[in-house]
Amino acid sequence: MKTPNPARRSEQSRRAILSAAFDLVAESGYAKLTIEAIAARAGVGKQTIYRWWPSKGAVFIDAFLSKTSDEEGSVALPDTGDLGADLRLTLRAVVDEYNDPGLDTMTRALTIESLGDPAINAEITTRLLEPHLEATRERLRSAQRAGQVAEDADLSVAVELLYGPIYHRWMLRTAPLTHEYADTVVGFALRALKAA
Amino acid sequence: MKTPNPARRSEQSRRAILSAAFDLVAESGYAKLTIEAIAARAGVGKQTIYRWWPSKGAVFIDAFLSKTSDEEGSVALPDTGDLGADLRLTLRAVVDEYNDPGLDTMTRALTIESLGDPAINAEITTRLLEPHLEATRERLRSAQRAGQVAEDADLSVAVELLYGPIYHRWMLRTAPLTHEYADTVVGFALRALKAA
Amino acid sequence: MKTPNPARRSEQSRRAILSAAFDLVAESGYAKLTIEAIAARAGVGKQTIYRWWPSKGAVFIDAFLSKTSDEEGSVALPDTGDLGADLRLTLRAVVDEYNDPGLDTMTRALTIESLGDPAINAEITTRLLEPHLEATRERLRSAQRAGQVAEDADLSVAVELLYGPIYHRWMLRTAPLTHEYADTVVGFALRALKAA
Amino acid sequence: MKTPNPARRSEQSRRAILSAAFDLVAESGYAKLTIEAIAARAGVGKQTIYRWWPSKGAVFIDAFLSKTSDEEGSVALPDTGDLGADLRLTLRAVVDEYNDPGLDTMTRALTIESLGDPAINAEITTRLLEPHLEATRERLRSAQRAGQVAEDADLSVAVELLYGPIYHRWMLRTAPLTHEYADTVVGFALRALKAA
DNA sequence: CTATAACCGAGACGGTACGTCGGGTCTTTTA
DNA sequence: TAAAAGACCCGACGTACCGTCTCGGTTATAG
Repeated sequence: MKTPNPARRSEQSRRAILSAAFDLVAESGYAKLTIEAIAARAGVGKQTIYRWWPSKGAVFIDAFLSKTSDEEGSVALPDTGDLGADLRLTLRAVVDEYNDPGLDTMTRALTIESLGDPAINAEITTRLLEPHLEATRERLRSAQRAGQVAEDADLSVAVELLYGPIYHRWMLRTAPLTHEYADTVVGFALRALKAA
Repeated sequence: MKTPNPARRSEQSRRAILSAAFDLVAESGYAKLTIEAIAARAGVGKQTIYRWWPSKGAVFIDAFLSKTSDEEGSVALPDTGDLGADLRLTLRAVVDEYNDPGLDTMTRALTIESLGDPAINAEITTRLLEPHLEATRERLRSAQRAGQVAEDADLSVAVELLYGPIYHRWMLRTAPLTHEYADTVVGFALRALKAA
Repeated sequence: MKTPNPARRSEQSRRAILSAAFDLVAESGYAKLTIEAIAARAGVGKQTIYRWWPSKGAVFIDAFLSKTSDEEGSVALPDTGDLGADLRLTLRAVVDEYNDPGLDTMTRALTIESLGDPAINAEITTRLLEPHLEATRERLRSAQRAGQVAEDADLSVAVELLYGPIYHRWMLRTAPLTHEYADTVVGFALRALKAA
Repeated sequence: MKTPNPARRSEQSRRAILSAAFDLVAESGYAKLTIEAIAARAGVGKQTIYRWWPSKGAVFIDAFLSKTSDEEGSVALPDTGDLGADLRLTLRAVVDEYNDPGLDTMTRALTIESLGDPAINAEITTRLLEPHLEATRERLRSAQRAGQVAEDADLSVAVELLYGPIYHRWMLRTAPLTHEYADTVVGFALRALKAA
């Protein structure tokens, strides 16, 4: 087993590969993504891909993450003091993201990869999902301090009360995801969480 | 376009194909499932598969459904009058199913197929998911009549309040699925839904 | 190891493959011959080649043999009674063949294959070379009966006395192959073989 | 086009490369020889090989020649006055060389290279073959002076009368190469060449 | 009670993509 | 500034499956 020397890695090729992978998925969907197509589009030898990534899934995840890492960091929820308003704003934004055809394609591709490999799942969860959940938890903690949320409420479950229904509806396509739906979910959650 | 005559279809081959598909997924995972392997294992010509199914995903779904169709029908929730107890019982059972390694593998395979093709998604949703959701809705309706649930509560959202968090946690593997978790979810849901 | 069923073999593909292989060698030389190019030129899947031949060398030999098998059979030497004249005619013809650029390319390609694999060497020797040697031996036997060749002469060596020098000069390119050269070789051979 | 400065060439690397090339052919045959393997075995960068040799064939030829150049020079045939005895001795030695498995492998490898490239062929012929032919011609010239060989005999052809049959039999593997065979060839040649 | 059409097992076919090997070039670091 | 190291682009390798297409052979209605 040869372990290549990262110091000699071509930054230009790396970028071209990630770009190509991302664009190809956007154009034709993840199911039709092939290593050969990535290499061809990137103007790169296949070996250069195999040298640095174990699978096309890994390439795509890197591609996705490097596209989104720019906006990372600013995941804090608004905190106006009005918990309901803040959550409605947040969940409406989430709904909008799920409804964006481009993001929808990408997220479903990511999900397929996650399903097949727990390691990839952990990677994605840690880097993409967890920050958002933590930000939401933080907002709820703030509300807890303000006495708007029961002191003994399990906030890890609370965030799932908010995102779970939306995720369920998006994944299983049981019904359209609308702003009204987001509002309804927030309404239920507030009643479930509010101090007695 | 040839439309084969279902009357002449070999029941023996059909069964062998579904059996082979199911077993192969159980043994090596859905990602490694191939039409050729199914045909070989079933002692069947490839054409016989292509004649009756449009894709390997369709074969697998049929295989899965025919395995589970035996227990179908009895999807009604218990109705003891104690809504909380009935829901806890139900959600604990759901959690147990998700924790079963065999079912976990199969359900994730099914999910991969759903993600790639909305038609398959619809099929699965209609045949597997919807009956359970409807049964749950029916139990909530009964509770509504008994005044335990607010009259104006949207029951379609209500069921997602119950199943969404569990689904979210199972899919994204953010934390273990336990009976306590099921109980907590039910607790939140009851508070959210109860009549004012 | 799967042994394919020759009864189902596509005669059309077989011919297209042999034709393509032959033409490609004629155009670009044996060193540049690839299985992929043969498949592409023949309009055939690579697997169809790998199914029926173990290597590109084997394909090429088949191609060469099928091109030349038409004229096979008529390998008898002339027998006018004048041994010298008959041999001169024959060796001049051999020299002409070696001097033909197309045949030269093909024969050198064949030789490269022979050198690498004794099995291929045996195949080529038996099917192409041996008939000519035998025909020559037969002519010498006739001359022996006519008292023009020593009774105790070893005819197997005698034919090598005729073809060996020409082959040596062709292979090693030490000097041009001419009709005069052929005549000189025949002259020496006649003196070596003639009855005492 | 870079022309490297031979003065700065590393003699140690040169020797390691030739040694590696020679040994690799001895171990696995010429067909499996690769530049990468030579470089790895020699502990040398690939570029060092490409800098000084145009192809793997050139490397191998150099390797072969440097192995055999030690014994070069002493290519004169014995001249005891008995032409037959001297030639028999010489051709028996040639036969022994051809029968040596190590030399056989090397010589066939050399021949493959020669076939593909006339320039290499010329190089090999000039450096390895021609000296032997000339030595043999010289011995025949001596015999000519002694009246044992016809004055008008073409000695260039005469040597091919000796080596041609042996080369033919070795290359085409039509029959085993033995001392008796060498003697028979010499016998025929003497009759062909002797003064009238 | 055939005969004739369909499904069936088998598997060859033209293809696409795989993951690997090696070719020859180029760049970085060391001596 | 040659050499070692090795990443790079590229082309071909031989394999796995794809989905289509014949092949007999074996039912199972329809004349």
